[in-house]
Amino acid sequence: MFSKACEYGIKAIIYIASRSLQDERVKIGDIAKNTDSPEAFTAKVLGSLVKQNIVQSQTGPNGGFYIDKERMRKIPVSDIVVAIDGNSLFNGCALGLKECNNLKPCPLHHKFLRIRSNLKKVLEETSIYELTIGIQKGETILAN
Amino acid sequence: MFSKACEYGIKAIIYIASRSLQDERVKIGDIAKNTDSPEAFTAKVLGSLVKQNIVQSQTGPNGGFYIDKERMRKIPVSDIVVAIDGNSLFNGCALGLKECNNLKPCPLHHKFLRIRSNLKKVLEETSIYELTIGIQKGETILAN
DNA sequence: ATAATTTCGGATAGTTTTGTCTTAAATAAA
DNA sequence: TTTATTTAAGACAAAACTATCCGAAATTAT
Repeated sequence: MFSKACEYGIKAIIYIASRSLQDERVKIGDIAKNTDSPEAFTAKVLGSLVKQNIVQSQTGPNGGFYIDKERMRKIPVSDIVVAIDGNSLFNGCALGLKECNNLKPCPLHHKFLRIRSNLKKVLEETSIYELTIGIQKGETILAN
Repeated sequence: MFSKACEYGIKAIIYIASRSLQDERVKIGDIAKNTDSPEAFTAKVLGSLVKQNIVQSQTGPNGGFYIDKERMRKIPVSDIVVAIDGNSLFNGCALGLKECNNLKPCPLHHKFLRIRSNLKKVLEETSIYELTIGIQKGETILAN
């Protein structure tokens, strides 16, 4: 469903957000450990998300990654997915046809229209903040 | 969503089925052309599906691939997906956690439970035959 | 039998994704 | 100002996925 890069990205953002709620910055090593993700690869993914203004970072001692408390309420998970994987998950044809639409649909087109729009809706309605709360309460986990 | 192998596999099966409705066997070159798929790769995918008894084949002159008219009504698309991509699409954790369940869920677990079971249900309820009818009627396409 | 046709199966090659390493740049503290 | 810390960025490596090629096996037709 999601690429590995995207999985790491989402987990990292949630972890960063959970620490940002306590006004703490997080170092990449810390993120990697707590999300059970490869450090250097996750760093690369986060670098891209920093460029795209989804998360913020600071170099130097006491630096690290953080995310605005306001922003984490506004940013939906779908933004992270699109930032990393693009929007083919939401738009692309299930069978890989270059053109696939209501006029010239692939055999699965109509069935997937619902599934995809539902998936999109769910991810658009879910904010980083919402997911972070679950972590804070200990109801959900990022690694096992 | 699906791997390329799976996309080719599904398209190939639908094309084979549409020809099998007219009691014709189809050669791999014919399949590749009409599904806009790479021939050798599709052949390999079909080889696997033959082994798993989803489609049948015959070597030699006038040979080719075909699928029983009865079977195409019974076999759901989900069987093809599982045969090629496994069932991680239906069962796997959205964030890649090894263990992710109701007791120890990832942050997206509950949201994806619905999406996944819906996706699974749709693919289980859709037979090869059903998709083939759309092709026959010219309502849907396998290549453009 | 022989020849032609077609799938089967294994080897090989290319491309993308995933992952690592190393150096540079930025920042803060001493 | 110097040093330590941390992200940034690019090169490099490994693995997975996609794709091709070729000879073997099976089947049919001549």
